[in-house]
Amino acid sequence: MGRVRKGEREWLAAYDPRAFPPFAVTVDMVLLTVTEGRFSVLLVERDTHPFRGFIALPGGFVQPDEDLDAAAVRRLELETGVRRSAAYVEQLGAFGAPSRDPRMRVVSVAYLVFAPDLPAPRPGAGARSVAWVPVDTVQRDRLAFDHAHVLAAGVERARAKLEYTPLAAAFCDEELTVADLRRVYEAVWGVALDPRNFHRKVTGTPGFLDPVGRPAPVGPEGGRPAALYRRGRATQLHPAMLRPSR
Amino acid sequence: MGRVRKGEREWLAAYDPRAFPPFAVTVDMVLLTVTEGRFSVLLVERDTHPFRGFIALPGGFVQPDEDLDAAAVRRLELETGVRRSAAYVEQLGAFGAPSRDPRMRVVSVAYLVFAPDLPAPRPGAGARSVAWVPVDTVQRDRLAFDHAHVLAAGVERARAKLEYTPLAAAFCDEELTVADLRRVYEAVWGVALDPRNFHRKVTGTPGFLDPVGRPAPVGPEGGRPAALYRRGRATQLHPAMLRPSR
DNA sequence: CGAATAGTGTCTCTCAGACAATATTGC
DNA sequence: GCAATATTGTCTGAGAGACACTATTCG
Repeated sequence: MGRVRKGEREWLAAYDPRAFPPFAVTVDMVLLTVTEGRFSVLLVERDTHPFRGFIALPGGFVQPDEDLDAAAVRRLELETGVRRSAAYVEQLGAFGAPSRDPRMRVVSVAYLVFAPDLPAPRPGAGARSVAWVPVDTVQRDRLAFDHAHVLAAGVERARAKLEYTPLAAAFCDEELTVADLRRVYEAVWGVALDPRNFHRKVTGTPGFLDPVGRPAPVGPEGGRPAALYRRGRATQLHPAMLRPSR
Repeated sequence: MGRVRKGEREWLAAYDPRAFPPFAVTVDMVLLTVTEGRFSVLLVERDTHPFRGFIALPGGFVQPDEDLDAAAVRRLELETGVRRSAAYVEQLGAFGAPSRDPRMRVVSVAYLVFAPDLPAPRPGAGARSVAWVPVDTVQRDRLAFDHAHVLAAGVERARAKLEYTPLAAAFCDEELTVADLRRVYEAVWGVALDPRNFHRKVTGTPGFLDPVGRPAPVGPEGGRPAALYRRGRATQLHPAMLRPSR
């Protein structure tokens, strides 16, 4: 495990790890995207006990020498094929009520992931099926463990993050239009935004979007082609993007 | 541990918990206050291995049937005598690098606590001494484990929380003046704020402060007595309190 | 041309920051 | 009165929301 400092070797030799109460540690992923205009979460149907037949957030046990973040990224790539670089990943928090897993004492470290629109992934080990489910249609009483609670925390955190960070672009492809970005805000917040004020706001906030200098192909509805942008280098939005009705 | 649903009893009987990699789980507290005008954190000097003689955040192992939040509150009351109701407590996150503890694999769940100005607490078990240390004078290379990292995350979270929540009042006594609150912002953010604009802002934000209708005793410097307030019921600030120079 | 989408300009209102002026205390 | 702190008022500039208007595409 860790580095041992001078003078501690003898003491460590006499140390018994079993003196500490044993826990299992898992990572669970709140993996969010916007697909077909819906703010959606990746859910699996469990094929093994406990909670067999229930739906759940993808996740699994952390290995003995594996960093928590690394375990999350490994699961992400394993279950969805999403590479870390193509998504935004941050820790959501630890969930560790004593009764959350019937098997034994488990602490789950939840991760929040923003991914661009992807083809539906194929089921991995322990899962019967896997699908993107719009967050407002999730049947909370069919969720395994305390995943309804974890999901609610992730959704609320995501909504708040869009206010003061430029992370909405993490739901889009590398090259995006202002309308792409606006549709992310509208899906995540569940509101309609004025396209004109939105345009002025995001193009006027330094570091939010960098122009590519090339127009996007015209969409199925026709209309003037939109300019393409890439994510800027800002990490915070100043001033913040305000969520209506608060 | 958890509730067992119908049809899972037989399967559980055959289940072997040792199949999962064992972890220890601890809670560590980033316990913050404002004392003598300084934004300060509670640190202990360790009297036991590992990191004997180093300074550390107060914390300890989570018991087998103890909820994470309950473990944090227990430690809080044990080490400082602060009651949960007198302080604000929220989870900061999980820290679990494989090398963070030389004894074994440990995941620490860190908690952030805002406490009002208190008399210096007495040392508890495993600690040689305990003291409030101004956060800008902490010697980071003398901190045990990854506590420099945890502390930095807590301090940054605290600074951000003051922007969009009324939690600055959690650093004050139950009855406080506008100047008390301003001194909290000034200490935590390390800036000087205009007393006049600050007054207009906090008294004009609904739910931030409720007037008590009684003046505070006059301070040592004289001057007009300030009105007393209590914390309002708002949980978010709209519009936010803006940190200067961003 | 009309329909649809993209993007700009203008007006108003709110609010933050600067700072003058007034109010209330102790000495 | 004088010093110190509290509280109110006034001005200005930035920015959000409402919405008219112009630009560019397809059919």
